[in-house]
Amino acid sequence: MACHITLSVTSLNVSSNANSQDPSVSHKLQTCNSTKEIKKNQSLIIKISSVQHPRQLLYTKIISLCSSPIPSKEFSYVHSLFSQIQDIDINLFNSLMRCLLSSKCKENALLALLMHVEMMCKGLVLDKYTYPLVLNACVQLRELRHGRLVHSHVIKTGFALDLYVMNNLIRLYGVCGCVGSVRKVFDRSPERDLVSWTTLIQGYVDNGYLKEGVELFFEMIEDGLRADERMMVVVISSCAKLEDLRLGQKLHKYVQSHKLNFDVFIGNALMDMYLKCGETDIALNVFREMPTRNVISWNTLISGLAQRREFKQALNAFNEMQDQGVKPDKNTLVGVLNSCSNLGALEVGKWVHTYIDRNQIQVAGYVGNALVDMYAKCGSMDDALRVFGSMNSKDVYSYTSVIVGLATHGKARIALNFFYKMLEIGIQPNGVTFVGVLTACSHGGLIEEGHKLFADMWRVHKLKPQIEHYGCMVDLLSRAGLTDEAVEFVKNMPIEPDASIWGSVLAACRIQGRVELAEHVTEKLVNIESEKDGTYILMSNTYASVSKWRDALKVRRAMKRQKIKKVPGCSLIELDGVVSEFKKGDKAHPRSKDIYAMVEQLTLHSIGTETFSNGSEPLIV
DNA sequence: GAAAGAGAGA
Repeated sequence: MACHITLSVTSLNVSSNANSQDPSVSHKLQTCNSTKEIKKNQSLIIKISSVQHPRQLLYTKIISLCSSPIPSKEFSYVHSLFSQIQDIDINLFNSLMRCLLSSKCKENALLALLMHVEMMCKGLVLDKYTYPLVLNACVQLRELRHGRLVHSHVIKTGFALDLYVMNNLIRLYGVCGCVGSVRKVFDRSPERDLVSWTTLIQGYVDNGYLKEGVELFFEMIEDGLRADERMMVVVISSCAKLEDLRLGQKLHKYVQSHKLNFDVFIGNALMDMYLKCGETDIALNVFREMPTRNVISWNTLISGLAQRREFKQALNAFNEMQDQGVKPDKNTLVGVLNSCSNLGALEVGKWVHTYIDRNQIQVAGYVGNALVDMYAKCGSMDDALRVFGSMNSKDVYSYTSVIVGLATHGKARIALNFFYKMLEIGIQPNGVTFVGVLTACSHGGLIEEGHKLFADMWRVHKLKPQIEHYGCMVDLLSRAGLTDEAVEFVKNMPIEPDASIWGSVLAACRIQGRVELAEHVTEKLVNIESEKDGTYILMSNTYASVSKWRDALKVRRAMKRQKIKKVPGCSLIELDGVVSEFKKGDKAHPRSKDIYAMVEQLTLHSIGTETFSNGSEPLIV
């Protein structure tokens, strides 16, 4: 290697007669494990280079330092170390680039780009190995401008004929969101292999062109190419996002009929696809049949089950995961906490919190937000606020969870204070935040503030109110007894009111005993969803509330005639970490007799003590 | 030397 290294010696007092052959010198250098130590031994390095000690030792050292993330404060030091390497040849440059990029961290990738710029200035001629490396640095940094510059050099220097260079260019444009360029580079490549196709399809899929991506896959098959495991993972996961079961099964068959290796990637992707398509049982079969599983397999299963609202199954899967000694990671915990929130499983949630503390997992980001949400939904608002307060960085999710939690706990004013605080520190609310805010107004009877905030949604925050926000407003008016205003509001809505909107109005009619209006609303509701039990029940209850028993009975009979059954109400309760599910009239529990006796007592107690602001009885459907 | 899987709030 015809390279020479000189290091700045201006500020250092170097002894010129240093003994470079001293084995302790090279030993010391070998044992330096950080840039800090190297720096401490700078004089040592200089001693070596000044007497022409084999420079390979120093290169090796730099390489070993650069293949792990460089601490940001030592960035300029390492950079200066590089810029002092003179007469660098292309092979050395390539290996330095390779080790910088292998750490996959932004600082190192940036250093690689800086090196590239400096090498270009020095007039170093790049080879076919350098371009993929430089493009990889651009990919890691999403650096489109530099990438375009490299692209023009590629064309000028004739490397546009090289398969590897072109595949890296396709990837660059893909990660930078330039689908048009992805296609252009692919089409203009003189040679294409499976990697080109996979990168092309990935480029489409990553930018939301899922269907187009899958179509390209079939185009490739027709071209006579045979897909490999990596390609199949890309296509199966886009199929999962499309929630297209038929297509997913077709791809599953392709994997089987072409005898592709059923590896952990393929297994995870298939499982994810079946879960997203609602085929829980097939997903579980895939999971059971997987020859090897990793933590992502478990995460896919747990969060997939939670997304299908199979929360109990998700917690069971988590138990099994622990029985098998698989260590959960942050993503696992988010899925578990999400399931706890929906089940009201406070004890399991608390266990997860302890696990987080014991394993020194940072309560931040997804984990922190999931924890706040779990406590809020499980009724432990104090704990939710405590976790929220301990979080160093809060985002719209953290605030939304707290606002929604406080709103549903009837703490309207505090919820709104959190909302205003959030705006003050510059966090933009989203649609869900406004669901919380409007719910707070509705529960707190804050009619004027509710109207103002509803108007602010578009006026200030440029958020278009969705059907659920209109629902909140109808609820706000209905709860306040302003039934006519609620009907008027619904009539003026710019979007077609759905069943839940009319349902709110109907519930208000029932409380206010507005039979005629209720009949009118019921008609609307039956037109929207004729098989729904709720409409009939509410109408029947409205008649009952004004003692029109005969009419109430008529509605019930109409339900029977149309074979509409009331879906039994269902509640969940957690005791000692075990979640039990109760349906109305359910006698499956071994102590159901005792339970019903207690419910009776509680009901009597609550009717005796609770008063309702509008003087009506509680709504029992 | 290039291409792969999982994450929350009503």
